[in-house]
Amino acid sequence: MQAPTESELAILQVLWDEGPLTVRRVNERLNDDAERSIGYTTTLKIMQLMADKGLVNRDVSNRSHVYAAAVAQERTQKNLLRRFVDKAFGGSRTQLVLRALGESNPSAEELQAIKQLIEQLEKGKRNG
Amino acid sequence: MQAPTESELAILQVLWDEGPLTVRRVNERLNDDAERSIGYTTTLKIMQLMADKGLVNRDVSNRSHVYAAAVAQERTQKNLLRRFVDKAFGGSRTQLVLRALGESNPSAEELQAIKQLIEQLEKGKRNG
DNA sequence: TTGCAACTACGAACTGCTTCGTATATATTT
DNA sequence: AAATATATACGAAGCAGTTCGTAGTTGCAA
Repeated sequence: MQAPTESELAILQVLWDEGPLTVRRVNERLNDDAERSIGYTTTLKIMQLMADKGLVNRDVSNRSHVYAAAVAQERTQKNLLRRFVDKAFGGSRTQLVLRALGESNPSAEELQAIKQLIEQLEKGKRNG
Repeated sequence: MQAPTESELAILQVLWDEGPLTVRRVNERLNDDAERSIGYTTTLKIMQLMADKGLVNRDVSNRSHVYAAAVAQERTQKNLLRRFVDKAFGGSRTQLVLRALGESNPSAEELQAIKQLIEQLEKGKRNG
């Protein structure tokens, strides 16, 4: 899969959160929580390029085209993660995890979730 | 701090691993484990730009200048991590950790290290 | 039916990063 | 001393991503 760029990713986040939307809707969402306002045609252009790349599908049956994410959030994040780990942590996911936990201030619930996952992984290791 | 670009980061990795080096040495290391060979003057140029940005210091006392990393690995990785979490995980480090653990196939030792860190974090939470 | 509002399409400028050719200086070898 | 090898410096080209103006189209309202 072709990795989305930063602005493409921002658009995908919106589509993942809210489902299929028109360019105008997406543009509004992007400008909602942003300091800098982005032009409508800019968003349009990027979404057109995304359609070319296969990152989104578009429904052209109405005058306002409706765009939907064509790539899953999980798969995309895993992809980005792999690249990032290679670039910045020499490929060591564990190193990244340690760094991330050391810096964040995770809540008790978050720590619990991570512990559970680790137990599952250990269990899988013993059995499989 | 100014975030290093991808090629700057590759150069920093070499300097972090091996200490201060000349441009030639760095260029050799980069081409060691790479599929595509990179030109000497390319590496030189990037390292000069890095010096301008303050990412490396250079010792000019000899004809072959010797470059040393001017930013710590840990601090740089934390910085990159923060940006990446914002971009790809909506700012949630925990989400990233879960994704990373779910995908990697960590060894028992790695899981142990992570568990220990979590226990420390929980302890700190109870006491502080 | 004329005019206004909203949409898509497209070209082009601008930016940051990367890459390398070439010019020039400085050692080293013959 | 001349030739060769090895440095640095610098300009410029190329590429990807971003941004937006403008042209052209379509629907809607006056």
